[in-house]
Amino acid sequence: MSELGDGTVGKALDVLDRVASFGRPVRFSELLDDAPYPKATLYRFVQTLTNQRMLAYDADTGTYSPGVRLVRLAHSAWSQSSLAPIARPELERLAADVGETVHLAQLDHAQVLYVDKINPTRPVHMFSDAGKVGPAYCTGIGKTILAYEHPDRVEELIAQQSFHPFTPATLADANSLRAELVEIRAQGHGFDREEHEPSIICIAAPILSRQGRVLGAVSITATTQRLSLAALEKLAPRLHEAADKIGAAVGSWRFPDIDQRPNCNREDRQ
Amino acid sequence: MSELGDGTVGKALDVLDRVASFGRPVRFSELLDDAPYPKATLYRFVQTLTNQRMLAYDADTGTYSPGVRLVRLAHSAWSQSSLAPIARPELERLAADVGETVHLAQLDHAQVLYVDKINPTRPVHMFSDAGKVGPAYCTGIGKTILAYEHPDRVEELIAQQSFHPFTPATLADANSLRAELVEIRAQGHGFDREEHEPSIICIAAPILSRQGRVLGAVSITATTQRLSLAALEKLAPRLHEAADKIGAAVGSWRFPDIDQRPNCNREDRQ
DNA sequence: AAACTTGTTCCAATATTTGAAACTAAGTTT
DNA sequence: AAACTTAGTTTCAAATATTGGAACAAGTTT
Repeated sequence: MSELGDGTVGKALDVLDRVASFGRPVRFSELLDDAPYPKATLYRFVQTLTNQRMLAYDADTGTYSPGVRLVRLAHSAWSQSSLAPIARPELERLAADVGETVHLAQLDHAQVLYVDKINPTRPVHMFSDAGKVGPAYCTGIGKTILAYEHPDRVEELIAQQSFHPFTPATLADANSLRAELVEIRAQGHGFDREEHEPSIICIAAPILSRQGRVLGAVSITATTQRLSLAALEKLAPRLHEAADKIGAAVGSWRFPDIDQRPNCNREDRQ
Repeated sequence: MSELGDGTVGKALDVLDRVASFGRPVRFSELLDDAPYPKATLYRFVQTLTNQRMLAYDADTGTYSPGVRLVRLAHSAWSQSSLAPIARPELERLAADVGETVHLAQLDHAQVLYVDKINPTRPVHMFSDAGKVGPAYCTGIGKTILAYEHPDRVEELIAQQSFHPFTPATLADANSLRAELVEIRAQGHGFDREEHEPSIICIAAPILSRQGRVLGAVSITATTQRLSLAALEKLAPRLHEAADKIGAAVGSWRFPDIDQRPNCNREDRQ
């Protein structure tokens, strides 16, 4: 799950990942079954993480869940390291123009990490949408980012894909994926042809930095009931416009200045 | 900043907190000035954290920011450990009924951590709203949670408040705060009387578990231009109704069942 | 009441962390 | 251009924390 070999810290974070990936409060013994650590060792990790509020312990049920300290840290991560704050205005315009759901995602650990989403009809559900992860090899965003990654990196990333066949259309192996990546580079954007979920299709365009590094991707998602792939393709110019503007905004934004020093308390209303 | 004394892991997380609290990309040397670790030690921590994607390193500027792995972990934390997913429907009804901004927050490390927010007029900005922290001693939510905390805990928490005078109305010391907490318990809800920001007022009610433990608080926020404290007080019954319903929902929700095992990949659309 | 299951504590062997100091690589000043 | 900063990286023996087998509770089931 997590890159090991970073000593105690790496192992502790691995334990944290394991708890998070359960998706529900988990007992010590369940964790012990999965994790490659001796009982006493795992016990100490869980204690330390709980003490650090990276895990929350529910005494009533004897279960652990990811702790709220993570929410607070993620706020910083989202606003500083993700494309989301910069991309927001452009995403809103795009969503309004095309009238379909728009996603913004980056790559994290060979998976697609959604950092923002705008649905022109339904209200957005904060963390329940951002922070989600999905497979890279069978989503429009994932494949598009892969297509523009540095060649050295791509093979590494491909090796980490599971190629689980979610639908009949899911790409089955590394070679089909490689072929698709060539095609995506040729046309400048990628599609999801119901490869991850039946009836869900999308078109995605890469967000490139000034130096040409791929930072993430934007996508327009629709259902087959509402739109065809051909109809999505017609939105490509508008999608590219948005992606390019976001790329440009990132470039010109870095860096506002040697702004104020870290002050005692953040300005927050309530 | 962070509870130390958890060995290497605790120190590494402390470094992570320090980076996050800068609120902007930070250089190694800036970190070194602030942090109580020798250069080599801090260097290794930063390397490890970057390697673990808990920090992101920007080679162009030589700066570190909180990493996107946190966003992913926070998604789990938010959906499992926070009140937000359970409280959402009730918050939406409350916001619609009163037509003012509604906040949901919990206590984290003696500070108020906002986990959800609903603004009936403007769209909500995902992580930019959730994950924010604020002082406990001068916000309606903060004081209300303190008022219902276990007496043993309260003194600890009070000792951790900074009593920075944000406005003329900010409570100045522990004693004024203690007096206020008594009053809040007596009337069942707390107010923010422009104590944190001029012209921002609010009323907050505690969310109590079945066992009577305080889990968090809900608040209705307004500006003095739009509403008076007296007007806010008139909303108290509706606010309490919402808070009580959330408390009840938490109690009856735990726990759905011994649901399915952790599966290979989360279901996610794109 | 014996046999499990689950969680917690002990402690000596072991591996990791520690941090002063040395070093490299740029950038500045004299 | 030599001397002097400043920022970041590496080294290594000493100090320290981690490790994990095993023993110990405490509660459940047979």
